[in-house]
Amino acid sequence: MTAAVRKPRYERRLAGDRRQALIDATIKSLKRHGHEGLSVRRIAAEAGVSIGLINHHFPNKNTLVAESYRHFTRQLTARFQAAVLLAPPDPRARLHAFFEAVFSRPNLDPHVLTAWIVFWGLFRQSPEIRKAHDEAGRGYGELLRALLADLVEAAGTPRIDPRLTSIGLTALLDGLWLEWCLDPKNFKPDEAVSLCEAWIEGLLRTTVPATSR
Amino acid sequence: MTAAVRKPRYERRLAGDRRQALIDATIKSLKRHGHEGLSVRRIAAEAGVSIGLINHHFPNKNTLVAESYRHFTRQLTARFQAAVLLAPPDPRARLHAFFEAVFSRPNLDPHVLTAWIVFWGLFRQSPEIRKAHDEAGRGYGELLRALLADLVEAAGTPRIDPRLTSIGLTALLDGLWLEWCLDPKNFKPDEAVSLCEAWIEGLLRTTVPATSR
DNA sequence: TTTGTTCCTGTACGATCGTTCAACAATGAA
DNA sequence: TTCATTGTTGAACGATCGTACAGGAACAAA
Repeated sequence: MTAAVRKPRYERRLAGDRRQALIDATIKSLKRHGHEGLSVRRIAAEAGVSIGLINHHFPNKNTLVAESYRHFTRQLTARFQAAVLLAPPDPRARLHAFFEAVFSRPNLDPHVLTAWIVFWGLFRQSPEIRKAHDEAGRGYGELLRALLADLVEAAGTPRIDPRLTSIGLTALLDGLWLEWCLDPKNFKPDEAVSLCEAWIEGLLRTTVPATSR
Repeated sequence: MTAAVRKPRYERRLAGDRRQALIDATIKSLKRHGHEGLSVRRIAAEAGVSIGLINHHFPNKNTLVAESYRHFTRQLTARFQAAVLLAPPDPRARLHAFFEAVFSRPNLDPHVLTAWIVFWGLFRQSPEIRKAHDEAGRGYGELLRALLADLVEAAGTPRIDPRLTSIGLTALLDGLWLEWCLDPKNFKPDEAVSLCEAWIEGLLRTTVPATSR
């Protein structure tokens, strides 16, 4: 007669749950170990499962990574959108909330850059990753363009080129974020927000026909 | 009696020349193949030598890569400095020349970003790479701060925070450069320069005590 | 209790990685 | 011409990679 209580050697899970757990483990592994974390053995260890399980739920590593990228970017933009929705309905306040969301946790984290760099490095050779990248850029860009459009409409400055404006603001945001992640002690998150606000100020002033000279 | 003319199986070179050739081949390989180009076999193939030669001239791969990084960044900042020196001695014109240099070949090239991404990915785990990175950032930052200082002095706008200003401009520059490299058909290099010029305009206007309100 | 489904494990395979090293050969000096 | 120097080659090593696959085990249904 064997023992009445036996600890099972592993716990079965629904395929969907396990897939998500593997995706989460992939992101964690990339954040923690960078490019070295991009290995089925590291990912499996992070998820607490065996090596073979990955290829049971995903046809190959590349697909897992691409889906992780998709999840990663969707989560970030969803957080930005949520921050905007929580802000007062004033265009300026909503844009400010967006800035705050970009320059605070969990987005403002060197480990997030570490993961981004891995994804950037992959997208040149994997069409699947490239597709996920385009999708992410579109979501982020549309959100930012909408915020800018509202602002411009409210301010009544008609002469703004929406395309170029959003390109500039995106660059400033990404550039500041990148700079901070590469060297967090260089400046404070608040200062990054201030710089973005100053850019907006300048934008609203510039497009009104110059007052002097 | 053997043939009078025999083609040598390989050509010997001075150690210094060969080292430089290997460094050049490393950069080429990273530009061309991204992270996959970071392999002694790829690099040796690119340089047209055998695998073993690398460890004859460098103690290990990491050292070769770190020195390549150093060479890569020095070359870029040297080009920026040269562009500035060639411009008329007017602060505004020199800054414009700097912008033009950033947003034109050979700096404005998706392959350059490909190489950068590999280096960024390495610097988290290699102190040698990190040192090269800091050195590069210092050179670039000092050049930009000097240009901004001259501009501010000439314009006579005393209230500018030089630290924060250079952080903002660096972010705008890097962000635009990154955006263009990730998707070159998104905007034209001229437009990037215009955005930077507009930022400078806004800067000079902002710091003068506000005229109205 | 038995059976079937499928989630899961872990070994194995071939490929490629960085590094080592003994042998080779190009070149200049003797 | 011979010799010594040293830049160069390429096979070999152990480690690690992604993937395949046969077998084991958890859980639900019968």
